[in-house]
This record gives sequence, C-alpha cells and structure tokens, in this order.
Amino acid sequence: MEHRLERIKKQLHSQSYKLTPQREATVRVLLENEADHLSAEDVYLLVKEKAPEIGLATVYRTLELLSELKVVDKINFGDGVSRYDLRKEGAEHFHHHLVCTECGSVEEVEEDLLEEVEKIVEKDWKFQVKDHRLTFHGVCRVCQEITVTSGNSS
Amino acid sequence: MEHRLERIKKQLHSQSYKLTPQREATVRVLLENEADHLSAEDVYLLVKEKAPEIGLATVYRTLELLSELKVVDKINFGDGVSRYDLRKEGAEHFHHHLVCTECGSVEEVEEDLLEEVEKIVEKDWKFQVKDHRLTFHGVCRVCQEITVTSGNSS
DNA sequence: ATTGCAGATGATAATCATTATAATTTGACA
DNA sequence: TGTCAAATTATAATGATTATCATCTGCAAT
Repeated sequence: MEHRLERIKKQLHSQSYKLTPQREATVRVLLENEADHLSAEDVYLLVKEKAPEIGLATVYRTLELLSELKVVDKINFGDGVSRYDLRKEGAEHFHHHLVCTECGSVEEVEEDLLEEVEKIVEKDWKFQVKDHRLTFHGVCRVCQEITVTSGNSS
Repeated sequence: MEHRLERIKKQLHSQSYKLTPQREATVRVLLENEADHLSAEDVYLLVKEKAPEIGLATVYRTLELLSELKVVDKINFGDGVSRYDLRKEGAEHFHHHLVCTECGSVEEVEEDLLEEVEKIVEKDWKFQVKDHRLTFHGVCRVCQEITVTSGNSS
C-alpha cells in the first residue's frame, strides 16, 4: 500500500507534478477501495472523511491527472457517470468487467483473454491497438441462483 | 431499407407501440447514416431537415425506445455523449469498435471474435453473458501512414 | 359525426455530472 | 522574507439528458 503510493508519487514527480495532501488523500481512497468502481462523487465523499476541506473540483482534477498518467482508468458503464478504476500494478492491459443487469454488481476479470482478438484486429484491420475496453452484460452467479430458487414451481 | 423499416414497425407494434411520423423520420435518419455514430443531437439536427417541427425530447424518447427494443445500441466512447448505433439485421451480438486516438474515427468490426472469450467467462466466472461491449483504442491505418510519412527523417 | 381517452408530442424547465473561472493559498527557492 | 508558479477552493457556467405539463392525434364507443 505504502509501496504503491510511493510508486505513484514517483510517477507524478517524473512529470513534475507534486503529490499534494489532497492528491495523496485521493490516491489513498482509491487504494483502499480498489474492489469498487467509484464515481468522482463517491471518491469525493470518501476523501472528505479524511480531508474535509477538499473541494469536488480538486477531486475531478486529480482523477483526470491520474487518468493521464495511466494510474487509473476512466470507465463508463452506461449510466451517465464516469467511474475510476486503479490499474493493477504491472498490468499491461486494462482489465475487463462483468456487469450484472439484475443487481448492478461489477466483477473484474484480470486475465487478458484478448491476445488472439487483438492479433486479428492488427492483422486484418491494420489497426494498431493501444488499449481496450471490454464489458460483458449479463446475469451474475448470485442472481442466477436467486432466479432458480424463487422461480422453480410457481 | 423499406424492408428494414417494415421490420422495425412490426417490432414496435408487437409491443403495442406505434410508428408515428416522428419515429419514422428518426428511424430513417438512422438507416441513412448507418455508418456513422450519431449522438442524439446529431440525430435531432438530421431529423429536423425532413420533419422540422420535431422536438429534441421526442428524439431522445424515440432513441430510448429503440434502445429498449434492441433496434439500436447506445454506446459511449468516453466523451460525455451517448451515441446510437443501429444493430445489424439478424446480428446476434453487438459489433465492436476501433476508435482512433489520433483522428477520432470509428471503424466497425462485425465479426464476433468473442465466442471463445465468452465461453471462458461463462465457465470460469459462472456469468451468464447476454451482451458485450468491446472497443479498441489505438491508431487507425490512415494515421499510421501519416505518422510514417511525416516523421521519417526530421 | 361527436365524445372520450390513452398514448405521443413539443416547449421548456429542471437535473445532474463535469468543467471553467477567479480569487486565494501553498511551498520551493532565490 | 519575498516572489512566483502550481495547486486549491468555492462557485458559476456548461452541456447532455430527463421530467413536466399542456396540447394534440387517432381510434373506439356512443
């Protein structure tokens, strides 16, 4: 945790940005909630708990900055809100998501799975892939069980 | 074209919606601009050319309706705007997109390419896939050539 | 043909996320 | 200590989308 913070600090410094207290608090919130997919508003509320004087605009700017540095990825699941997701340390590619249409839960898939597909796209479409976004919409394990349980013999 | 319009009309009727003149004008615009990825505003401006009295709200409502009927897919490339993309006739799956980070162009990929990946997700994550969104970001063929041409010996 | 009614529409106001602005603060460095 | 650029805060502005509400349309029953 501290290690990853250090790393991000160095990344900032390498582009002559500073790790201000506000930025540090924001990064800490992201690290502590890595499993979630927080919106800017979510982050703002959480950061406020440890740094009550922070402004929403600063959170937006920080997230934007982290996004440029590829520390976080900005994603969008189709509701009108951008969400910010920490890139796993050392991950080459952005991970994928499984969005449940029943309960709204979001699972992460770290496996790449797209190597073959990218090769095809590069070869057949002559498109030089830099990044990708893959989201599956469907029914998660939990909701499948609920459906089976509650709907078996009515 | 007329054939596809008929088909959409039937789909509407099957859910007891009507194909009003405004809705028809909107669908026609979508059919005539199938290659593009129009925002609601774009659609609005185009529809206004043939039906000047239409309101923006109606366009939004129509696009929303078509989206529910899976006639169009609502997509989001990360700028703050939703775009509406006609589903190809008979297509099981939503097609993929190649977004060029240099010129902003968007290519469509109709091949599925994800069959294997979906199988893995269904098996290993017990996630029942209903739909997917796959977008590659990178450099399109044209921009690659420009880069090579203009940057070869300076 | 007229009435009644549900669904659609158009104009506009309201909402919500995000971005821009301007005044103030901070922190490194001379 | 004084200076200056970067960063921050509070707030206003923007832009996309949604809600509201009065009006309109087309059809079924009278």
